[in-house]
Amino acid sequence: MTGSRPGLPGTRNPPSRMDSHFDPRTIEGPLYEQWEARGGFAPAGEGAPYCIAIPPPNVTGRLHSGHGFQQTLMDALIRYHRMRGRGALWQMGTDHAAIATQMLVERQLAAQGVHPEDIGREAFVARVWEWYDRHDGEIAGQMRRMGASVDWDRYRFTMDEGFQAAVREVFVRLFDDGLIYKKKRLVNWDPVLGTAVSDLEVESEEEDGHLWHIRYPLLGDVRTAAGADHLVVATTRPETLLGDTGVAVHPDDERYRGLVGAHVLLPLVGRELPIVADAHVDPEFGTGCLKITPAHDFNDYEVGQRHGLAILNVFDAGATVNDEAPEPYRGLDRFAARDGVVADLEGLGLLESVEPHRHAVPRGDRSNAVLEPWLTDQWWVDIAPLAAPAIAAVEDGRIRFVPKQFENVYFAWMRDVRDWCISRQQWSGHRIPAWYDPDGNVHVGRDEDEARRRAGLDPDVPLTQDPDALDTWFSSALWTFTTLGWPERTPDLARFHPTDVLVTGYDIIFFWVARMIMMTLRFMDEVPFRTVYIHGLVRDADGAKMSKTRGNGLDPLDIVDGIALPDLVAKRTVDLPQPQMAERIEATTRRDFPDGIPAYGADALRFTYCAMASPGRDVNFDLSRVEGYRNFCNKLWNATKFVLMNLGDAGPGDGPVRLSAADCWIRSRTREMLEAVDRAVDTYRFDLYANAIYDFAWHEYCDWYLELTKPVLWDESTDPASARGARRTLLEVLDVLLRAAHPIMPYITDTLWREQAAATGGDAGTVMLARFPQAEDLDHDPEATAAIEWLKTVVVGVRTIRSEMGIPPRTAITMLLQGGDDIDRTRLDATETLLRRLAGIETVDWLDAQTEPPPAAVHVVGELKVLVPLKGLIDVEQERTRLTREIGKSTGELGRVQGKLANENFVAKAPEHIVAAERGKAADLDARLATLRAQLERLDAL
RNA sequence: GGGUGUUUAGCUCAGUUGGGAGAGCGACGGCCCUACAAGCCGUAGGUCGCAGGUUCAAGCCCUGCAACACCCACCA
Repeated sequence: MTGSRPGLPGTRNPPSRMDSHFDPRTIEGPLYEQWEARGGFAPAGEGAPYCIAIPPPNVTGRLHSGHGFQQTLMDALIRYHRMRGRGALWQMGTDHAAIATQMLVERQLAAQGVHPEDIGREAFVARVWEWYDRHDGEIAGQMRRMGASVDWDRYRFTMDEGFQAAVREVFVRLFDDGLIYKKKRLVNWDPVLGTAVSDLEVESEEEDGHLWHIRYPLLGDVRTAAGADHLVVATTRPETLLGDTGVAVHPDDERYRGLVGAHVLLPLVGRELPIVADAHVDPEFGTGCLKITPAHDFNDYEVGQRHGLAILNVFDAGATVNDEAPEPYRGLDRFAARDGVVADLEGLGLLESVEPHRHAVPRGDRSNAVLEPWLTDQWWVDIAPLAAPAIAAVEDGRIRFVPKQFENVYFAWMRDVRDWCISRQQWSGHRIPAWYDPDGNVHVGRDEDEARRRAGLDPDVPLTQDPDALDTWFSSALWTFTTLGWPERTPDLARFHPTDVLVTGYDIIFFWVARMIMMTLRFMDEVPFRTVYIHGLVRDADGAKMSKTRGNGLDPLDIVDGIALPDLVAKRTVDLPQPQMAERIEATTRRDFPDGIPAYGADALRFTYCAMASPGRDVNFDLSRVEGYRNFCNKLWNATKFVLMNLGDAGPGDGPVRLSAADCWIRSRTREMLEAVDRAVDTYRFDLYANAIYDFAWHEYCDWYLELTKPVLWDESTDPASARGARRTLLEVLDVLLRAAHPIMPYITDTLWREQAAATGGDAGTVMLARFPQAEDLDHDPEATAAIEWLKTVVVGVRTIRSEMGIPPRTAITMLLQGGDDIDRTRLDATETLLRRLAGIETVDWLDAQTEPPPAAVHVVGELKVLVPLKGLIDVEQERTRLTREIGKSTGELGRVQGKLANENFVAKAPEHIVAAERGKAADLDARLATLRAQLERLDAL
């Protein structure tokens, strides 16, 4: 049971006395520093590499519960594999979050009354870097407090020099391969941020709006089938009328037969618009006439392309009306323009009707601004050639998703993925490595010199770099291999890539996971990771998404270290996106946390995260769970205290060792616990892992085994070999338990493990670098297990009688046994002292079968009757009630079993062992009922 | 419109190849017993969303339906 590798020397001396409660704050603080100072987080040893690249948090933010959750799972995996001897690397880093940072710095400047243009690009970028530097330490501090064993020496940042080189390299190579191109087309434009965004950054929500029906007068001598001299179009965005260049109807629509090729007059503008026929039009919707605004609607753009319609852009970058529109509307914001257009149409009698209409409105995920389809020049990645190999990698199993259903999500998106708009009209982020000569020709290169060389341009030709920056996810996509040194061929890259598993949420499968797979296959010619473990999102106790806006978020550190109510309220209501929410947030916060949050400690929080990580489910985070697991930490603390107290001065002691049935039983159960743990980790079942530890530690080791050792250890007549057996087993199982639990709860396990190790005289360093316990280290002992299970049944039976009869726990009782077989007698012999103590029994007597027992309460174990004589202790009526209830239960059960056995098909077709089991059950119930009924009769005779 | 997930005790959730429905929290009753009241002992509570089907046997497999959640695409 040794086998720990040489590790860090322990620095704590075991205290002479352990407090009755553990205090997470005093034990957790110093430990992390020790782990880190001794280099415990760097991959060590000759074992096979094991690597996880952290999903880089945004450098500017604080970590929220989602990070805490995700990082706990990763740390558990890393610590587990490190203890199993793998060269474990948890690659740390942060992301530059271009758009988010741009917004924050702009807001900071705005507070000083400064516009970015006032200070210029260079100064702005300098500010951005200041921002990065200022916030960098915050995340690190949070992660250290949570116990995250990342390798800080390999820290990377998606804007560091290596990343800048990698990004340029990738850009140039994709450009050279024709997979990056620049093109003018309709993009999703954020008029507030003033930049293009990708499809993924569009969030469409249903909102209440209107459907305006507008008359477009027909030109010339044509009429609709109904005889009208105008067409009626329906639109949710009347202001785009200013950019209309056509009207479309369905080719088969009888109402407008013959009008195709004719023209209408665009109201307010006076432009002649052709009527075209296009199958895109749904004749069922509205009037079946569709106004076409190719410059401001994706579908209209397609229709316009098919019919050669003009593209007329009527908005500028801020979505105000430009000079292409008639004079009265110029300079109006799009919403003001809408009001103006509607009012003017009404004045002209061309507004036929307005009806309420619910429809999806696209908004930017960052700014929440209504996005505008806008015609601009942007850089794009041609995705199809990258997607095909990325699909294949998952299809053929080189990458697997856990849970598997997320593969379908991935496939569905990848098989229909559109080109990726990667340019952003912002200063923050990786600047696009492209330069323009005075003629407007574009030249791409790793730097300006290279661009010039490649283009064969003279040094005196002035070049201007493209002002745009890249989508943040462009550099994120290079994460697994660039953090390990690419484009250099470093030893780390060779050793740790592909990484083993990516742990991330389903919300960024498209943003990040898919793009990493595509880019990594392209540039490394191998997968970025073999497994993608997808976890759920953390929600509040009511299942609502945690967000700043809702003010229901929890900082993991506030759970770890605690927070007073006023501080929590202040934290949740400061810098709100919607300040009017403050009052409500304060009220709910005061309701949910009337006393603030106590310091539960990192271990309790980590344990909670693991226990709640059921596959494919979101996590409704509930503090009462944390409290329960904090209590579990205390349980471990006190169990260790008990073990150390009972070692005596001699420690486990030398000499012959005799293991009792209880010792063998708990060793068997320990083995089974370890098997369950390994199974759980292999299948990423963190919840089952946590439960296996919890159930074993609390309900077997503490509730039963510790109690079972008391009679042995506290009885001076116990032979020394048996006492040694108990002491050794107490210690060894504790040691195994602490090592097995360490990946989930590193602080308390290390603290207790050092105490435990010191008690055995060894200086074993830290449990973090100890060997993970193996199931094979422990023996399986079915006979001892059966004996102890027998004992537990008898004890519980007596306790139940006691409790239901109202016999106080301290009142010693007599127990009589009757019936049963040799096995029962053997088991009693082996466990009698244990039985007496656990059930509070003074004397145990066997009655032979013929003897009429005294009036007694009875508990039946198979053939064995456990009797507690009444003798003034027991109320006859109560016992009668109890027996009647027991008889009722058993009768019902027997009925079910007999029903089964009476079924010929069951007996004929069910497997033999199942049938035999049912027969055995029926026999047991029969005997049990006979006993119970006889007992009831005896009571009646009293 | 397409897709995914969920539905099990009052609440939050486990339940592995089909074979006697579980845990935590909460509730109720009893206990300060020399590890732990952040504890110990015991008890109650479920038509496993609904309806069919397969099977000797269904919480689990199949079909349909319902409710809720989410993802994708969107009819202006």
